[in-house]
Amino acid sequence: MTDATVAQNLKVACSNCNLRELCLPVGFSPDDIDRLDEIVKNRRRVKQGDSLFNDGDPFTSLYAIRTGFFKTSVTTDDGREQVTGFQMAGEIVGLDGIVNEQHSCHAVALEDAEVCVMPFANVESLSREFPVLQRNVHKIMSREIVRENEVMMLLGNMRSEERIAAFLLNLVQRLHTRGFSKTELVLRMSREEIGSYLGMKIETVSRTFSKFSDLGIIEIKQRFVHIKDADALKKICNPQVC
Amino acid sequence: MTDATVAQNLKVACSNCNLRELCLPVGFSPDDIDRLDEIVKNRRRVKQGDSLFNDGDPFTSLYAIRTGFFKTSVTTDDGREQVTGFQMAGEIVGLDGIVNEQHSCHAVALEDAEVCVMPFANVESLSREFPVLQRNVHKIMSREIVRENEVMMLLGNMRSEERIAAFLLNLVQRLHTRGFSKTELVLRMSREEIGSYLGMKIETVSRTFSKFSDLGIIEIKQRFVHIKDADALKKICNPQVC
DNA sequence: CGTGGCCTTGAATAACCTCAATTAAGGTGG
DNA sequence: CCACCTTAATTGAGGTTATTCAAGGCCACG
Repeated sequence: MTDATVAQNLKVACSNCNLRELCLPVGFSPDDIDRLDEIVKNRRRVKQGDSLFNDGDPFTSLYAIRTGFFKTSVTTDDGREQVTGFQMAGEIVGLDGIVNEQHSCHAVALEDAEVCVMPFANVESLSREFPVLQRNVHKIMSREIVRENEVMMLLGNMRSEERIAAFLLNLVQRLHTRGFSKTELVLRMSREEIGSYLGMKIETVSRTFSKFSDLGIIEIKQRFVHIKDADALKKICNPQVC
Repeated sequence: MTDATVAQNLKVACSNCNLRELCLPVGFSPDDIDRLDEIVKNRRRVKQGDSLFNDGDPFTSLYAIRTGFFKTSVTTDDGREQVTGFQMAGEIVGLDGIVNEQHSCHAVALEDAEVCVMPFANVESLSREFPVLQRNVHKIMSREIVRENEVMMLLGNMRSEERIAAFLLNLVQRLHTRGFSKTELVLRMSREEIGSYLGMKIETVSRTFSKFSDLGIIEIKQRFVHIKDADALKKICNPQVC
């Protein structure tokens, strides 16, 4: 269950990156694939708890996560934090910075992480050259918009049990795509961060986990979760099926 | 307060569109500006209550709103609707469709509307040719991501009075950008749609409006709103100032 | 072995929702 | 033009959900 399987020794090159199919387009011609390596300037390590970027930082680059786990969040003037997402290997952060040429959210590593730094100027110039890359960039941004639409549904329409169920299913599904278990996961974030993301207080998060545990739907011990009855979780998300 | 001032007789051409500075990049060279007109294939009228596109429709185009007012929404399997945004002249809808080549939300006209149909293939090919247009497309998508981050803050962290206050300020600010009043507006959406967007029930929306009215912050008669004390609304959004 | 951070649990409270009744507005047909 | 009908919005009373406040437990770490 560690990410050690993903973290391997690789030079800074997309062409032989094991995450390429997650963060870059498929169908690149063999002749052009070397050009793709220009997109990444360098790698950057971020220690657990450190920021990749902060609200207000000038925007220069997008970041592709190689290893580790991030949260992004926005903050109000009066200090309230809203976690806007959790990102794992193969996902892209930093898109918020494009519009005003400065970031409007924070990105913090929830475990030691490594990212590929992609200067946005490189992304744009290569995109003009390679339509398949251009399309990929557009898809990544569109995917983020669609994801946020789903979160709005979660926050606006669902009750706390539905939110937690949807959250767990989403996490485990994404981990499964990356070769991890379909039924077991380790939460990289605190209850507080889960609550912030899902619009609930830490106590409500805890109570909901306990309830699912009592019902035999999950086993939970600290940050380790075993999903014993995924169908039950799905039913909680889609109550009309009952 | 009608949109008649905005709706004028114009041929299908961005180069002389009075909304150009809202939806297209500035700084286009005079030589190239005619090429820009290629981006719009045609115009399309959408009657009040009709869909511009539906969840599941194949994605072909982005739409720039010329006149009228739209809502976008997503729906769960069990029929719950979450309004994800309200869009007015100069704003772009359809970005959700890029990632899966089909739309994942509905766009419905809340009043008779006209949109410029921009086939996405045109957008992409012209973007490769004109970096300033490419940058503009990226900014539009990034802006939408940032906007949704703000909505997540609204839904996840704010109480109902704050949501309504933020909603009114946001609407009137956008209308003001378009030459309308800073203090008066007509709500194009029902209480139900406001509630769906803000994650509250219709009764709570209504009560909150009534409360603001009783406090002398706004005057409200059906869908007409007069903001009498914008500072009070701002204070409600940012309680730390008190 | 003690300390601090994170998590859990309980009881009381507040916010919002549900249900129900009433009022207001807009549209239709006589 | 008015009466009627339908839909939208408001208001009240009571219930539910989630929050707040408070106490205690569990680990990890020095």
